Amino acid sequence: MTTSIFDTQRYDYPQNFMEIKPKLTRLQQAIKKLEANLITTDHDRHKALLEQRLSHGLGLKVDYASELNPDQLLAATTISGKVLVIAGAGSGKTKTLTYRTSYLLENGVAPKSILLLTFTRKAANEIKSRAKALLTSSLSNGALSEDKLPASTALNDITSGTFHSFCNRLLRQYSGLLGINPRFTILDTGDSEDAIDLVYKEKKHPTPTKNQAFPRKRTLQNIFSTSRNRRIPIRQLIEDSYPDIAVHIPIIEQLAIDFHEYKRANHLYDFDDIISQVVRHLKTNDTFRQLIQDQYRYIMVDEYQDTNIPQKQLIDLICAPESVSLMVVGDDNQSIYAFRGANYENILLFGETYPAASLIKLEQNYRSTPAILNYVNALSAQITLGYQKQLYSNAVIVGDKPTFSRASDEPKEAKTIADKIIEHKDDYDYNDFAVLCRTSFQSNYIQLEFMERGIPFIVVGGIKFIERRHIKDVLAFIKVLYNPNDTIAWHRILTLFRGVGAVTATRLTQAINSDNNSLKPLIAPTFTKKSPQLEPLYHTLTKAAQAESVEAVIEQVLSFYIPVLKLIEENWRERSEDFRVLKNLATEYSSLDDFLENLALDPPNDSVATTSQSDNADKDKVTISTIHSAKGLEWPVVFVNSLVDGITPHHRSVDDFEALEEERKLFYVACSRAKTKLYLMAPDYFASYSGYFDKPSRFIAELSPDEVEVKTSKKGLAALASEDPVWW
DNA sequence: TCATGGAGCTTTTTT
DNA sequence: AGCTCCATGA
Repeated sequence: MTTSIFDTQRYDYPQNFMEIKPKLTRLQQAIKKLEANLITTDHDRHKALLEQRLSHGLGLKVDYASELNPDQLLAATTISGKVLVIAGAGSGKTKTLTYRTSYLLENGVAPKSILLLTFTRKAANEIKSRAKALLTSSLSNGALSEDKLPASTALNDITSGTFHSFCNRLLRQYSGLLGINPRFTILDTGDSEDAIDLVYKEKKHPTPTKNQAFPRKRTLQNIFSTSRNRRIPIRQLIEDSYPDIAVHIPIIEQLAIDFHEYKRANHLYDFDDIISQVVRHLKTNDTFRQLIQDQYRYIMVDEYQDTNIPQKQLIDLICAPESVSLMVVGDDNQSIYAFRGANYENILLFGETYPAASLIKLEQNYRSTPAILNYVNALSAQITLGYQKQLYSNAVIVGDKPTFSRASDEPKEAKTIADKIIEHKDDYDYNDFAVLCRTSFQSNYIQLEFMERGIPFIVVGGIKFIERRHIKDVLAFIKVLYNPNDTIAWHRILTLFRGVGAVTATRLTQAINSDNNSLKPLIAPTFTKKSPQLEPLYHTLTKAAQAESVEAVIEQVLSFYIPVLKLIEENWRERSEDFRVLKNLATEYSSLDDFLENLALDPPNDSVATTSQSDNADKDKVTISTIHSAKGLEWPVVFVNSLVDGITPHHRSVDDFEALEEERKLFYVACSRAKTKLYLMAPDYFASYSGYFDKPSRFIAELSPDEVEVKTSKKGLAALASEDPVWW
């Protein structure tokens, strides 16, 4: 037992521990089982195996053995069977996947049979382009004859991307076999909400008012999505998590069915459909399943700890034949996305799903100093459930222990951070610093302080470009051109006009759809009298339909839309700036479906920052980010703020064992971002509508002072007062 | 169809 | 304290 920094008695343990204990036991058993299949290079058996692998092809262009550490090498060269790779923070996961891709190709694996699934397209592209660089540079070294395909061509034939983009491709490519319309449009979360609303309203509900209000569309969307992604029946989900609306369960259950049928009837797919429908087809369509299983023989999955149940099912269905090679890579310590359906059990139960699976661990860390790693390992040890792991570093310089300090309040905390940055400015650039916050609004004080102090910064997150109202509006025009059955887009367009509400919009949309999708109803007298804008809309759409390029379509739409925008938004001029960005994006695509698909499945990350001026502005900026958005990234100096119990861990998570564990992992992710310096900070108190918090985070309190240096620089009131200007 | 007042919510976010 | 969504009635 280690001595704690603070009095841990004050923290209540989640009460539901006993309830979920059976589940934890099962997970523990699965972990133990797979741990027994751990392969390491310490084993002579494996060493011999490795040598054999590398010697068999003296003709290999890439020198795997000298560029990878032993465990990475093991992972990169294990190309058959089912394998889980636990890749600790900073252990060179991307590098390993890159080399494995290259190794597969060098071993004559057909690129078309390789499938690489990731959570962002960026990750997939990085692996591919790095593998390409690897193969082409070795090629130019003249190491080998050109008997194989040029590396660049081979890599283009690898199927890679996010789960969604892969499934989207399958749905369109095999639409004939699956009996679906390939010209479907994708609903983003907001569109889904609108669709749910529409479906609900189109159906007359007998008793509109009970004592309990009917849930809002946002809640409904959430319920449907969670129910599907976590495979929890709606009734159970509502009873457990939304008990107040339990009276509405029958209506909501029916609504889920109606919503589903509505989407199918109108060729609309929401994000969940894209994956679930493919899973459904794989389960029910033997020909389809056979085709897919024959095609993809080498599957790699990144960030496996973040997969949800449908995603796991997708993988399992494709990988069902024993001969299919599967390598999933992830870190159970970094599963922080349960709130959006990720199921951390997937990675823990891998050994149960695939009894013959083996396990490889990457534990050598190339990121953090030993002092920081000690702390990170100590945090890891506090996580109840998971694969055993101990990160280590070969770095000689131990570095500074992380420090924990408190400031009187949030503005003071922000000030302290700014002071530290200025203090370190001689040794670091601004972009070497990051401030990581538990919630996004916590960055406000930091931003304010940085502005005052003239510290350049960039805030990660915020409303996405694609979600802005005027962008969604313009896209709606394009969507109806592509899929005239996109009732959601029609609705969006038509209700822009004064005089046209939900009722008229629905009628008009129905008229169009039943008139074989002709635009004629727009100029029918019944409707034109509702708004003078319908006729110009007709002409705009007719012309746009004939436009030659995506850009020209947008041009056409804008000539109509901007005057409309002028009527409804006072800052239309500002908003119009975004259209330049949109047009710019459009130039990259030659067809409407390409454009729409990419915008939906791979939306531009930066909000609007891609406009001219900020583009050239120097990029040397401090990053202010939520912890979630910082995953996968690293900085030399990291500040983690607001480490008050109630914020980290969040007060809404402390009563539930699994939620609390996830908070712990979140803190683990935050700390493991730091390379050389880690500053942990908390204000003396935090007050808001949700409560008053003043204890330091239990995650700090739990650890021994061996790993963290606690700064107790609390000043007396008098000392604080002396800092105030006298005239206050 | 639209304007308005009031209720309810306010952790994290990708596709 | 602020914002969004919704029901209400004109």
